[in-house]
Amino acid sequence: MPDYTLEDIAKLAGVSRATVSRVVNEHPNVSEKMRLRVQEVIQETGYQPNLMARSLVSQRTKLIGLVIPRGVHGFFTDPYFPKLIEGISQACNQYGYTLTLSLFFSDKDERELLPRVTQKGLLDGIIVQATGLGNQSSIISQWGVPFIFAGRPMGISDVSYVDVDNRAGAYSAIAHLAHLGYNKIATVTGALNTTVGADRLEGYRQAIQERNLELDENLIAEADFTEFGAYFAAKKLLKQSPEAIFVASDTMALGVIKAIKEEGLLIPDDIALVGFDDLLSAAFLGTQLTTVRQPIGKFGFKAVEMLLDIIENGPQPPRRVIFDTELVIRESCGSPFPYGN
Amino acid sequence: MPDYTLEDIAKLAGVSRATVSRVVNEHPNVSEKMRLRVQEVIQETGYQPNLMARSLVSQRTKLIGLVIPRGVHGFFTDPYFPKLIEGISQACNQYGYTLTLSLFFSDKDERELLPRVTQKGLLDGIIVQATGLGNQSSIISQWGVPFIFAGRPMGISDVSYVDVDNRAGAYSAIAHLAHLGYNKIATVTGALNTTVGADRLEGYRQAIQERNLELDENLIAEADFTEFGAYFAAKKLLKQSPEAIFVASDTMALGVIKAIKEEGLLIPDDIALVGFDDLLSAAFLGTQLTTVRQPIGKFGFKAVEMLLDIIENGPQPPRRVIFDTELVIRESCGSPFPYGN
DNA sequence: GGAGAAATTGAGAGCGCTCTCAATAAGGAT
DNA sequence: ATCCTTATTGAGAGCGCTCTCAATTTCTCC
Repeated sequence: MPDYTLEDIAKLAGVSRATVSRVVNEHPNVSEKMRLRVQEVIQETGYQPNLMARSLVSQRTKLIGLVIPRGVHGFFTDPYFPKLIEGISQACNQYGYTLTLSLFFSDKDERELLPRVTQKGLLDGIIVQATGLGNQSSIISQWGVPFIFAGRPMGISDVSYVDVDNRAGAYSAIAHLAHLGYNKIATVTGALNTTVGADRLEGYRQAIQERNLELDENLIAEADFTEFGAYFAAKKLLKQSPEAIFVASDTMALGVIKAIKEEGLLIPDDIALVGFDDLLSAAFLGTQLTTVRQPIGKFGFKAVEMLLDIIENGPQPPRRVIFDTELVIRESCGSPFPYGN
Repeated sequence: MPDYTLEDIAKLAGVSRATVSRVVNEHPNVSEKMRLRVQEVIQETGYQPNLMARSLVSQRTKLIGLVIPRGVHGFFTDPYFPKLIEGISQACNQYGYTLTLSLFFSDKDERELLPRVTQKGLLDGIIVQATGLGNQSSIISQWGVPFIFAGRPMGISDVSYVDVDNRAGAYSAIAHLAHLGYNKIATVTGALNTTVGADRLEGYRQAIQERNLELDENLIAEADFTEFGAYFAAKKLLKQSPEAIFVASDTMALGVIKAIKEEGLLIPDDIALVGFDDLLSAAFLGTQLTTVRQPIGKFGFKAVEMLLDIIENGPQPPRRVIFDTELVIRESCGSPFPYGN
């Protein structure tokens, strides 16, 4: 199939380039007769407009990017990201945008490749996965493209982002455990140089304090969102004989469960457990894990919508959209029944 | 920061547009003096070439796409895809291409959105995830863009693809089980309308036959690559009291393990187990699973390289690249020791 | 039927860049 | 110093499209 241009179609239909353009772009002021004639030629030839040419003049590519900076842990292991991409993709599909995905594995990658993606002209907008690394702020101001963060970025203000209410989510987990009568509640945190990790710990702390429960720094073990890290953190924690453990991610709960089993303890009989994410199936976990569910798909979808808002309506004051979490009560916390509040 | 064009830079440096273009594109025939003068201006202004304009004339966007058609199962749950994307991304980064990701969730998505992606002008090339749906062949011939399949597509010949030697991988698993003395070896298959599922079953069959083991159709239970499907398949299978089960994916092994546990059987004492993928950690599985490892990252990387070959050197006769698998022997098969061959 | 308003169409500029080709500058050989 | 070869530079066309604006056609109404 040869490649036709607008010009060719115009010639074949015996009209001007402008008229063909109008038909293609569904402009109102075209007579029915012309429209049909042109459409017929387009049909016959299989003409498809050249997107680059179109982008050049319209200054829009209908391309938005998802950027995963170096130092984002677990892209290849955490089910979080596929879910995020799912939500983002759905929104892109719905609004007629195409998604680009930039994964940076090293400092070098980022230095050399980021400019291509952040320069004006390629992408209409960018969703950046937030990281603990705050050094982006200096660069970001030079981006020629609207952007928005997925997750609250650390050390940067005045940017738009979507996030999940991690603090409240953690709080609700602890509140539930407290409600069930546990007093000595430990936590395995995520990496504390990320807002996610820090926020979830803060929710823990706040709930513990408000309820006058035992707040002992020895009941807090920092891990790094990995199964292994959590395993070792839990090993340490178990020496304190906590009654319950709040683990800041389900993936980490895997490691904690392993540690608990090795001690010969039973969940929830000997020790209660609450996770965060609700991304892993029960079979994965081997336990009906009570966990804090976050609406990651919606989250990604919303990120796209906010970005498109900026793209289509121009710069906006920074906006934050925070999604609520939901405590999903299963067996591992020792109570199959949800309770009020 | 205002936006500068080539023209602006030329004016500021007191040279012609062509000279600036040469400097930017590192053409050889530019005098040192001019080069330095222009580079200085570029530095000062922060000029970045407009990619669309460049693409319009060069007919290259440096964009390649990964297309996941509707009907590809488990994109959001199977760790296979993140690994694939990892390999693809690394290759893209290395070769200076940007990746687009198109996920189609429905027939409608595909009908409306695929043309955008397959039309000439947007992407330089496409990697298509192979599916069981053969109906693509009719469309594919109309694509204006070079493409290659990830995985062997069903019902299409004359296309290039990368794949893993699924047949041989399954064969090696059965061979090992046979070597260990198991005679009654069952299998939980993947979806048999996919080449992956079918090939692995074929490897199973071939190994069983060559060794004159019990080939009983009741020892073959079709599942669909999901944990649940495998769980039910295993339930059925266990009634036949097999000595060993080859499960066509690790994700499915989860379901099988669950079924086995429910029967009160021990792995590998009562029943041996071999999986396929080597993507799940031991903690996930609760068992040190013997499995067939496939080099998915390399696979994705190679797919990009083959695609770039076509993009840069023009159309080529269909090529297939098949990667070998590796049997990773752990505890679940009842032998911690690898054996020769 | 004709003036004026409204709808439709086409000419042409321009988006920012690459690349060919001719013009100019520099270098070598006699 | 002069002529020829080679390296460097600039002018200008053109990639395929959109969009403004003026020209043309069609419609209304008296």
